[in-house]
Amino acid sequence: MTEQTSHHTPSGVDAAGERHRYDAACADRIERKWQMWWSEHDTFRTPNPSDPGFDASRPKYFVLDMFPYPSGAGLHVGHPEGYTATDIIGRYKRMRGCNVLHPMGWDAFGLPAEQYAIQTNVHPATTTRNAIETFRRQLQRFGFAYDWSREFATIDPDYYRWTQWIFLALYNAWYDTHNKRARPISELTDALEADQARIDQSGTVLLRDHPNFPHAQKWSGMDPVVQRHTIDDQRLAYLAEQSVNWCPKLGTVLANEEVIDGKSERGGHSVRRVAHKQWMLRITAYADRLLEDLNDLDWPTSTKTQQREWIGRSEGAYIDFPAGKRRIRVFTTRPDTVFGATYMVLAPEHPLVDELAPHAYGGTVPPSWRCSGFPGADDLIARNASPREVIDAYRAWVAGRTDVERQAEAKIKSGVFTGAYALNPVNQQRVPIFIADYVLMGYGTGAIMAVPGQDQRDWDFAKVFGLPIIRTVQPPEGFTEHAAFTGEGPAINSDFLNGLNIPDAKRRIIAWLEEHKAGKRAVTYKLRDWLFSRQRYWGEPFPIVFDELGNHHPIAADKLPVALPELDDFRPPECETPTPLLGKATDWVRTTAGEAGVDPASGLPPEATVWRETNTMPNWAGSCWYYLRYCDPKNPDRFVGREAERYWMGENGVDLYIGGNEHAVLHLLYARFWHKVLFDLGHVTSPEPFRKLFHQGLITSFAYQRADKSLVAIDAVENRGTEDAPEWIEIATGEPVTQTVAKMSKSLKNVVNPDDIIAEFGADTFRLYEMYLGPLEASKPWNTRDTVGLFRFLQRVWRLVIDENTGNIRTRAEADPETEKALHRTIAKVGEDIERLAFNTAIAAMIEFVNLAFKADGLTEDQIDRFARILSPFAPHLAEEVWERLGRTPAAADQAWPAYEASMLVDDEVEIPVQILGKVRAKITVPADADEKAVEAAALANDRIAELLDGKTVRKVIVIPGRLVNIVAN
RNA sequence: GGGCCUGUGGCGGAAUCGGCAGACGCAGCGGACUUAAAAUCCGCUUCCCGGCAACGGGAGUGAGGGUUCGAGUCCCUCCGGGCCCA
Repeated sequence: MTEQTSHHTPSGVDAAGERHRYDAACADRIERKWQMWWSEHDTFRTPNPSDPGFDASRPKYFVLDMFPYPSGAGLHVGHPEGYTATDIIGRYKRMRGCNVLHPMGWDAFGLPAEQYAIQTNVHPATTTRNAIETFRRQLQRFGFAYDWSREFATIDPDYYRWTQWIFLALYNAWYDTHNKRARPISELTDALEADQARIDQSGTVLLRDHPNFPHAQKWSGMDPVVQRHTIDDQRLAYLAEQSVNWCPKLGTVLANEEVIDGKSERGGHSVRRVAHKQWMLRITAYADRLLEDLNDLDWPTSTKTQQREWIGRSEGAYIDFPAGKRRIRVFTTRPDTVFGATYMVLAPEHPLVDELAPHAYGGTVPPSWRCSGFPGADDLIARNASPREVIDAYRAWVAGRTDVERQAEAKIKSGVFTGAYALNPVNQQRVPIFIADYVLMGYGTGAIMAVPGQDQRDWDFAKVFGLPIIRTVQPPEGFTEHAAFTGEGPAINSDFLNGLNIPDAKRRIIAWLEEHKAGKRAVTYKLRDWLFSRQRYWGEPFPIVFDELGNHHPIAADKLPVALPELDDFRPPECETPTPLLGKATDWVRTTAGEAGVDPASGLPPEATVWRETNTMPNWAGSCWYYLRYCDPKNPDRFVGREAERYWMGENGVDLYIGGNEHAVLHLLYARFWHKVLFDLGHVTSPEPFRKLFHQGLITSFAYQRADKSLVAIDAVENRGTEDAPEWIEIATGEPVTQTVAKMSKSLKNVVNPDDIIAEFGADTFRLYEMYLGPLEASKPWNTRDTVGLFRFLQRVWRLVIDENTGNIRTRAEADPETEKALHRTIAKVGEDIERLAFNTAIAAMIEFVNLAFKADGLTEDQIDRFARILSPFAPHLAEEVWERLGRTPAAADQAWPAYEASMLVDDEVEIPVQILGKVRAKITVPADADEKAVEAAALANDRIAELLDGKTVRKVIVIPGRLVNIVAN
């Protein structure tokens, strides 16, 4: 778009003709003017219940965007998509009379900021603050109706003070499995001291009426050191040795998804598994509640499904298979098939393998059992290698394979016979024990009973190794002889289970196993406890110190925050074992209990030397509870004031939460977990944080694809055809390429910067374009060419109501009846569409209305008034300007949503199609309230219909009043 | 390999409960205005056949089948694309 300043004016045309046009400069002027006005008048400042100006008669509406992580690169077009949607909803709900909470803040600790700081050698505090400034400036330019007075960042000491406080709440709590809720740990110690509860060796808390209570040791008889460890093992935040992915080069542990083929995703450095003492959060205690409470949430089903799968609840049984002096415990979801367990498979890493494997094969071992499916297997058989040799060779091969490979290539069965046998506890049959890489140590017990008759992978394995197959569920007539049968049917070959259906057989066998102490009913979860320690600098310090004996002590709540120490050298050390960066702050690490703020009542004297915890919390910590702080961001006494929390979070929590589905599992699961802990401890009033969740789709961009499906940057391609029949050619090679859609990326040169679009058309056009692109939830390609359409729409709105010569409002005195009717319909349609987040069709309806009003030559003052209101959530700046020029008192944003009359939505007469055998043959106009008989008569009376029916027999006439008539005739 | 989503003109998309497929925007074409261009305004624009035209006929929502008076929408099979998990 060119500069709109007119350089030479044609004679006879007044230069003023362009002075009051809605062009880029005008949009810019208007938008800045109203952004300033809103800010100066605190238009979007939302009072809390106890604040002046609070109106308790209005319902509340909490609309939340997912917490942005400000990066140095600034916003891309994906960010404002969800933000515009929440902005429209928030503005609309205000107009519908709600107290709207619509806040914004910054998720600012974390690895990306730290990596960027290391690259540029600028302190992360500086780079992060700069990134926040950039983000805020960009967001404000969109005219979003945020209450900026509630803004905060996770790196603010006033904020992370409470993140640490919540960590201590978890630290000072245990999970009461009997009452299914978290409780203060002091209640547990009180109960133990009063001998109302005991803790058995497995760490289970037993109440007095529990049958095993008398067998557990009495608390008062325990050694104080044992007591301490026993209590520590009950905490929701506890220390544990964990095997972690340590990357020496990056100086940090990495999450599983950050490790690819044994190398770090970033940089390709080698990663090794090492044991390290880590803080863990006991999210597994909440597995069932996290699962059950999903049912009542208004969330996308795909997200619920992902969370359910992540939690991975399996109901079944543990079954113990005696093997020599040991017992091999397996978990199975199909205990009913145990009579068909003809062999066992252990993970190659299973600790019992070494103990069980004999030095030589006993008796006759079929050669096919020995080993198969890996390099060198045939050779080992040929030279009659011992079980130990074969196992070692197989383990060496497996060690070089990733879990993904082990699962993905599941069709090629590899494994070896250990030479050992176990006994099937239900029939005392001897079953050979194999090791195979399709069984993973980290899953279940690392061992399975193999039932080839009912499990396809076991079937495939049995076929390769020549193992017996016994069906224990009767397949239906005609079922193939060559596959496992996983369906429902009566039990067979299963002794006392025969004839039972699967659920009954399961119940029966579990009862039998428990009775014979050969197993027990069990529920397992895929969900693991949450590893909560990081070794990097840029995160919340733990409010924990260690004494000389290595015992941990919490910092007293009133001594928080534990401030992140200044560190000039924030580069991670390259070292062999996990070494937290904060260890470098030696003066800070070593201190006294009194200095650190340990409560003297804890028994540690103030002068005692202590060492601070040097790990930091992961990035997720700050985003786990930020929505709560928004309710009361400045509260100095509590993480959120009780009244504010009760009002804004109510029973349902956040009313609408919009963000990308990349957070479907981790963030949303972690936040739900923290929220439930806070709920159990009485700190919040709702059991779930986010009542309604919605994912905006990805905004993609066009790119080009070669015949081999590789992508080509947009500037490496030209169109040698026409617009209608494009022929895309890669310039460098002259080869044809096809247009496709891809994620925006620097390498494809298809990244769109919102600042550029705003400079060319203004923020109102940008907002409209992104919302008009398609359904909010759909992935949609950005096409800059199309933005002009929405700009033209706003120009048309402007010309419709503003005299471009004078800049004054342009009205007509008498309302055109058709226009008035259309306005009522538009008001109704736009309101309904906003409610269902269908902004694209709402905008289409407004475009239609404006086009119609143009033809009818303008609007009355009252019509402009109403139209400006419905436009204002979408294009708030233009709406304010029109509102003001109309002589109304600002702000349009404060006005009520206009009403419509239901009578205006129905026509007296409707034109409906008449079909013969489903094909439209004519149209008739009938009164809207005509009954079926009258409509049928009108249809049959139509000349053309009569002509077409001539010589045919009318079999049936279907009349849908107001919709259509379909005549069945032949 | 499993799960979820998705496929409609040259492009983005609309059709909300099984009832006129293609709203609205872009691009394109024609016209008005203009010395000219831009901007603006008016009109056309799914494809094929017939007609000077108004209009008429046929096909059509990834492919094939089914249910129904009627299917973009529901069911089955297949193919393509995307996301997530493994």
